[in-house]
Amino acid sequence: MNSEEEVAEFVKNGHRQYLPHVTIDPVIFGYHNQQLRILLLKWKGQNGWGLPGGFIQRREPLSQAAHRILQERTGLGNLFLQQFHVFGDSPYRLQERSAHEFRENYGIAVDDDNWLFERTLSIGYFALVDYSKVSVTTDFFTEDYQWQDVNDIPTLLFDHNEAVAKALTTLRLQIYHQPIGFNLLPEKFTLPEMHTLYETILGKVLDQRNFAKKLVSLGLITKLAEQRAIGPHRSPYLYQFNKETYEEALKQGIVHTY
Amino acid sequence: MNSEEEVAEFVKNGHRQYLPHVTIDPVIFGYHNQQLRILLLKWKGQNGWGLPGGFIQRREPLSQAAHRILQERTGLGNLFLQQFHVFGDSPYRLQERSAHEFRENYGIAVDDDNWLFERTLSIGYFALVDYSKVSVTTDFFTEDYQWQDVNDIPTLLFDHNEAVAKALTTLRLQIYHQPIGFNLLPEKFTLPEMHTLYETILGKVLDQRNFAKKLVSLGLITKLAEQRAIGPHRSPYLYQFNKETYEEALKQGIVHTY
DNA sequence: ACAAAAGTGTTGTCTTTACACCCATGG
DNA sequence: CCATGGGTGTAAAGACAACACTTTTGT
Repeated sequence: MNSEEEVAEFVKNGHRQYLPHVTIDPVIFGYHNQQLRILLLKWKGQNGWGLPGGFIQRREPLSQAAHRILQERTGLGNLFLQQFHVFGDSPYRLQERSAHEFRENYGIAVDDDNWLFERTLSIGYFALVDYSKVSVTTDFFTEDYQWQDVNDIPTLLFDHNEAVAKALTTLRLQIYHQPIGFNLLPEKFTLPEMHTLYETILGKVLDQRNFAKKLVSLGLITKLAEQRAIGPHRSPYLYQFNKETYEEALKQGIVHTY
Repeated sequence: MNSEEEVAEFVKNGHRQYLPHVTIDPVIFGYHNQQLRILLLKWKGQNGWGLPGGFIQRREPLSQAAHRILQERTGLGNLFLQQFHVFGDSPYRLQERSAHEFRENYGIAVDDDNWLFERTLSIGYFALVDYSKVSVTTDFFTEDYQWQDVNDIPTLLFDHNEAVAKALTTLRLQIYHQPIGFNLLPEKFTLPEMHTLYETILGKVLDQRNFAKKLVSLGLITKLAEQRAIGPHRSPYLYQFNKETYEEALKQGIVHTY
């Protein structure tokens, strides 16, 4: 949705195509330079940053809508994507929004009772993506994007700080029970990369040897013959994660402490 | 909502009071006679059983709506209640509903484009209640209720079997990490009761001595001076659960295996 | 040769599991 | 006094935590 005509049509008739009162607002996690980051968009006119978001089409399955919204924004399909909470309690989620503000921000004519401004609940999804594969698309409503370290999130628009905080808590809890960290790395990775990733996510130091032992003993990773050159240092081996064991572990739940 | 006038008003103007497109459908777990049971309602006209449900008021916080719906149905406030999933994928959740059927079932005049029949997403909550304290209220749409063993759930209306299955999976997983079983028992309980409860929920045998040791070592229960008379057998001691430790454990997450 | 990062085993401690007999109660 | 269920401890096995030196690489 980029041209002003498309947007005007969306504003006027979007309620025929989309379900009002509900949005999907994904928290997209990526990992880069030893930082866990989330994708933020700069909303035009609002002069502030927030999460991506989108509506559900009238006849579209919910999870398909979530995937579509992520696909449109990151170019990626088939990624790790999971519902984590419905937000409908904060003051922002109780109000109608202001049509007046919208007119000012985007210069588009709109009635006060337009569907866009009714109260919406937000279905929070979080996604784990391979940072290096993402190419972000902006649209009419968003003029810029950035990947922001989760330890350094500014005040966001709407109730999005709450969503980010909850997504992060969920991720940290879940990573103790399911080996989902893999989704943040490329297909081939080194043990030290994985190790640092987990330390970054959990925000604490993990014993190098015990960490490796655990992953190997769980059968989650397979050592490859290849090594990676990393400058004037010993070359680490590359690993792949083991899809079958992973699927099993996802279902069963693991108890690990790393 | 009991009289036909109230219902007619709800059908006609409910969309002014309630958010369309979203319902809350709670799975209410109780424990009785060594069975884990859920509360099912018989929907009038539909000739089948389903979960309770309700709409969210336009300006009502989401979690408050969930509590209100449970309060209306069970008479209980302040119970353990937790979001677990939003359902919006199954064929039933993609369709509009049939106004024709509604007219036949309830004998109430309604237009085909009435708000009630648009596609709705269902926000699944599950509740853990003290069975002995519940008094169920039926209304115009529901003519009967029953507590049904979770191992013996019939085919339910709509997509409610899916919701029950997911609620049960969530409960079983969660009970490994948070000591939520307490919510299903009265304030004072015996160790054997707790033990059987956990065996029932998890569907497997748990070592009697190890189970007790674990609960005590976690500091979750406190032995009382009282005992309970249980017929021609040794009288078991009563226990209380320890609210502070419990709250802490809820937040932190526990790893226990029982 | 040096600096920087990777790789690799062992031991003590704690947690978990497996297991059986005596005790209390009411009829 | 008998039938039924409640209460209680110990030992072996397994999991976890703590810990440091050698190897590899590029410059």
